[in-house]
Amino acid sequence: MSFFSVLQRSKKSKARLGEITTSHGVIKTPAFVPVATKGTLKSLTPSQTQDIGVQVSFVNTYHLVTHPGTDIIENAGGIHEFSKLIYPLMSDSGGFQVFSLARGITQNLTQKDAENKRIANVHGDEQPMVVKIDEDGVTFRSTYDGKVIEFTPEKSMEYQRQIGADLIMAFDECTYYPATHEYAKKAMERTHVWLTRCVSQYQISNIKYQNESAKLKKHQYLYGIIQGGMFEDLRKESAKFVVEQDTPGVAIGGVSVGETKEEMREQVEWVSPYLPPDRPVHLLGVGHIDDILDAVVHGIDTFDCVEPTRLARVGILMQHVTCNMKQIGKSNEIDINKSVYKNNLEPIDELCHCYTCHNFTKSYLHHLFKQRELLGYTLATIHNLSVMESFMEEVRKQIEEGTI
RNA sequence: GUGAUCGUAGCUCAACUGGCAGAGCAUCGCCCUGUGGAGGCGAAUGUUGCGGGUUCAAAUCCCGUCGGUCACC
Repeated sequence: MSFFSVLQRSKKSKARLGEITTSHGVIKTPAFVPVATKGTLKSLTPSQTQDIGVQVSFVNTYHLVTHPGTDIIENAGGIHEFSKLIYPLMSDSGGFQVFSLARGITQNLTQKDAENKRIANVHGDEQPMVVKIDEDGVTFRSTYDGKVIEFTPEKSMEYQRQIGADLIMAFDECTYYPATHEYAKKAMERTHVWLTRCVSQYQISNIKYQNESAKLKKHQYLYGIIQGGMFEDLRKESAKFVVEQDTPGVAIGGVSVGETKEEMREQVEWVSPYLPPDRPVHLLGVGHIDDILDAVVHGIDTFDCVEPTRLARVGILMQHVTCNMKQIGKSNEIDINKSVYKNNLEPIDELCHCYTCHNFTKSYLHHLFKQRELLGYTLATIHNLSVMESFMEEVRKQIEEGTI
């Protein structure tokens, strides 16, 4: 059985219906990939994720290296066994975190600035102390225990092998925004060199662990990542190079890093003609439904994004959406924290069939959020992911029916 | 009953020797795209218990009064 098979191609666009087959199950594409950074889809039990219909999740190498450590995960039998997320998983390379967390340095206006900005400018609780960034990779100090952690293409591949996700990402440099053409070119070239090193390491690992992989059903599929920043010439050059490396999958990175929606979509459009017709294509970090729909048309198969789960945890609840672009927009979200819902006994979404909408009212969700009760986060996450899953289901249906 | 003490935004409390009445939370609005149960930006909110007095100027000092708390009868 092949890794990726296209079941149907649209006559109207580059949209396609496909299946990604891994040893942990089949992913029907186009598919949304909710993010389970630290080996957990925040607030949900694995069985809840499966009840929702989640087909695949995204775990994060940077976070798992920091804690609990990839040795721990490998000893536990890999991330599927460790987390009991027993469906297909995808892992990030750590590239995005290393560069997004170390923004102050990669922007690198002057050497003195870089010296002064050793503490990364980052939201959240992880602020790694970046020690060194060069052509070989990135070294930083974990804020968890002070341990020095090194990310190189080879190390990233090895970390990801230990984690054991089904789909893995090449180690790349996510170009910051706004970057100059000069810097974007440099970052792209570095990403390309790193990709060839990832491919070599990937091949070595596949041979070295061939028997074990077969026994433990651990075969991994590598995705090369297209970069190039905001520049058409670089994006196209990167797309050609990455596709030529013949990795099992191809991903588009460095988008949705601060540019406008239009600019983000343009970057996808530029590389669309160069994307491989017979290999899965992943768009990193994109998850607004209108953006997904736009990208599907340009031949993208999978999307990871924190949006639905993160919004759920701040009380932004999505409303049922259709593939009609005119119906997609901000009006499709409600903020359950608002007091207008205090006494509203309707479900969050009349059209939604999820556990939350089937059982609870806006009033109750409002109460849970105002009181910061844990169940609120769970119910909201169940709902938002359900909306995403039913949206993706409709996307697949419409491709099948030839309307996309 | 006597004495002490307190009374400031919806809540908890700041405000030096009398000198533009503030903060946190809550409220309202906005933001979040390879994770951030967070954070950020913005707005609204006052008869400083009440009534007098002193003063150029009172949340602040004085008198009275109402209410709370504590101690002692």
